[in-house]
Amino acid sequence: MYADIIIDISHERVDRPFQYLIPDRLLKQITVGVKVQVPFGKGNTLRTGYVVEIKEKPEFAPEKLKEIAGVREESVSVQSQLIRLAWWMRETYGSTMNQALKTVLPVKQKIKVREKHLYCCVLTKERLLEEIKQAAGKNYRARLRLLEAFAENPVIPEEVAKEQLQISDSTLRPLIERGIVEVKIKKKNAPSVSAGRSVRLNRDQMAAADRFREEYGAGIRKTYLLYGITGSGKTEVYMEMMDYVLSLGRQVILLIPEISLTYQTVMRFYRRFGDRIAVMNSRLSAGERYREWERAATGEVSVMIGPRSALFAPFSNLGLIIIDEEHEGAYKSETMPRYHAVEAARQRALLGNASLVLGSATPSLESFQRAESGEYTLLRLGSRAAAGSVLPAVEITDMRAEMREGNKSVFGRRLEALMEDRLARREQIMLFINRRGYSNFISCRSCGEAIRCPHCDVSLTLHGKNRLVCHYCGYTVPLMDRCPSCGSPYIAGFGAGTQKLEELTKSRFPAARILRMDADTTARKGMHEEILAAFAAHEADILIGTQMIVKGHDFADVTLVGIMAADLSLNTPDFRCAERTFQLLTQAAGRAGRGSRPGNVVIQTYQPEHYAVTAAAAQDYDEFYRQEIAFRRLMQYPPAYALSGILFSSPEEDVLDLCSQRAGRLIEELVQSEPGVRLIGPVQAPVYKVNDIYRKILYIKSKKCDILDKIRDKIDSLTDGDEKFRSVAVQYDIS
DNA sequence: AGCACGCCGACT
DNA sequence: GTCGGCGTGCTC
Repeated sequence: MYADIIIDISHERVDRPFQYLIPDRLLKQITVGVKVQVPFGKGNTLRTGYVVEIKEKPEFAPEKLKEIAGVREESVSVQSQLIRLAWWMRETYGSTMNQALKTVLPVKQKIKVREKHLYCCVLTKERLLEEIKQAAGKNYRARLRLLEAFAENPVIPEEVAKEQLQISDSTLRPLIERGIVEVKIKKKNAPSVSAGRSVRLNRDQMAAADRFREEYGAGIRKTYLLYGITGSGKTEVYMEMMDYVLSLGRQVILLIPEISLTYQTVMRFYRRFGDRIAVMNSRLSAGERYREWERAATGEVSVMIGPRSALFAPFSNLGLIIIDEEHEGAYKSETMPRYHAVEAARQRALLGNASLVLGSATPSLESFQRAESGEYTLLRLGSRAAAGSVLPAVEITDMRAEMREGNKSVFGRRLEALMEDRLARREQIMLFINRRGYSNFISCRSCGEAIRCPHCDVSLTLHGKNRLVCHYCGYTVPLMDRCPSCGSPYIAGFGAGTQKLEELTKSRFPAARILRMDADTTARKGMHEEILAAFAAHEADILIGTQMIVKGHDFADVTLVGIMAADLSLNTPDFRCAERTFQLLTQAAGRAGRGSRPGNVVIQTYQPEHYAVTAAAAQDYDEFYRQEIAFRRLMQYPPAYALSGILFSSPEEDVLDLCSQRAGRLIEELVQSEPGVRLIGPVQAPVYKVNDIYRKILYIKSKKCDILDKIRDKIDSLTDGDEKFRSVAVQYDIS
């Protein structure tokens, strides 16, 4: 037997597996993740390494192989745990061990040792604002952030300032020179930002936190589903749980969807836990990422906050993993291994004897079903946390009726009336539309053809007045004046996107100040925060945006939310579209009435009777769940059934056809004896062609998911065994 | 990262 | 003639 081993040397040049012979006497002890001693290099010096894979056949000249010298069986190290997690990912998601290892262990990086600084404010809030106004001039983004930062916390660690606030030295320098802001060099172990006290909890929050503490204290480790309606204060409950686990000397990982990893969120945790926390985000460079990773490994911090990759923080005594907004699609990785953070977190919690808490106002069907079956423990928060804040009144407008009665505007009469009212009262409005761009696609009225991207099998989207853009590959062409397939001059756009809505709103409410937020207006770094800060500062009356405006931001003065076309996401060819629509509508509706004034929500739709719409309007998750789970069972979709997709892709269409057909037949043979397994396809992928590569999918529905292993072996031997299929790439996707 | 091999200057 | 400078290059 042979073992692939990675050597524990801090350098990227040797950050790859080396193969060794396993001597008979060690056969029993050697498994994936075990720490071993191996002779390495010219001098055969003994070095520590980790077994990452075990093989029956050597993959290197056998005469050059050395033997493993011995096993170092100390306490199970984090490294071992993470390597075992990588192994589990390989098994579950069908990636290579290399891909799995790369996601779990960061590439070792040379790190420049940098002195840590703290920014220190020495003036009052009012005085500081005045000074910053002069120093920052018209740069209101920096102004606002600095003010908020110092007002809330007179001492900020440099990494927070740089990464979350994006304060540049040039803004800060004039303030430093005049003695308004001090920069201190942080000494090792100096307690600089101290932890704050806890806030008062309401009854539901207390009950949830108590239950967790009680069970955790009794040594019970399990998965909890913290289900709390929008605004019910899940974050405070997380903090109580974190506090408790930290007090036992164990560490905590908090996963947050990238989009809600804002300065405000981070600052809340800083205020409570001081500088015991490290923050990961996608803006960090490889080196900075590695530095955060090291801070976790050395015990400098005990809380890691970040998007799904933060799950792999190397805490040696991990006690708790929390996943906020557990239903978010962002927790599913789009690159190999295509792991789901919730599943991977369960595995990591299992390996490290930690508990897992999943939080959401709109739990995924998977999680809620597990809570119902008793696999997870359900913790409910039933009322809004802020004093005096109540759920908004939600109304549904049937846009078909509006049309019949002669209203051709995008605004239903009810929404229009409410908007006028709010503008008159100087209260704020959010308009939510689930589509970006000026209009969604351009088609020919003569031949009916939509104008498509020549590289990807999707229609192009009109941006601005005369630019067509492909949302998959970025291909851009000017808008033509004749249909490319039949030459007719009658081509036109359908539907309304954010840009179009902005125009219509401007012409209907000319006096209103409008901000638009979507993927286009936030392309530049930091724009996201800038727009939100401007809206929070009442620099606009109406905020128009896509789903990014509904994620977790509290605007106390927003008393009206309009959802322009609730059913746009209801008709996508995907079995989860009702779930996504319900989540989006519920979250959007939850934006209204966060402060003391009651809010209104108007949902405009062409399908007013659909249960995703009615249940969201009633803020009734249980009713939605009841209907949706029945649909999933009937149609044999997850979570009732396991669904696996095998995606074949190749630039050669005929090779792809042959390969996917043959794979289909192989699987058919394999599953004939298995009851309750159904094979669908191969069919063209929803987007058949991307970047000139064709894609076909085979779907397998089954009661259990363990047949996937056998299938994977068969497919691997098919694609590896035949020279013809060289160009075919295979990806597995389980849902 | 470590350690060897390797081809040029001042020393027992 | 040899000891040693650290410049490439490999490590199962």
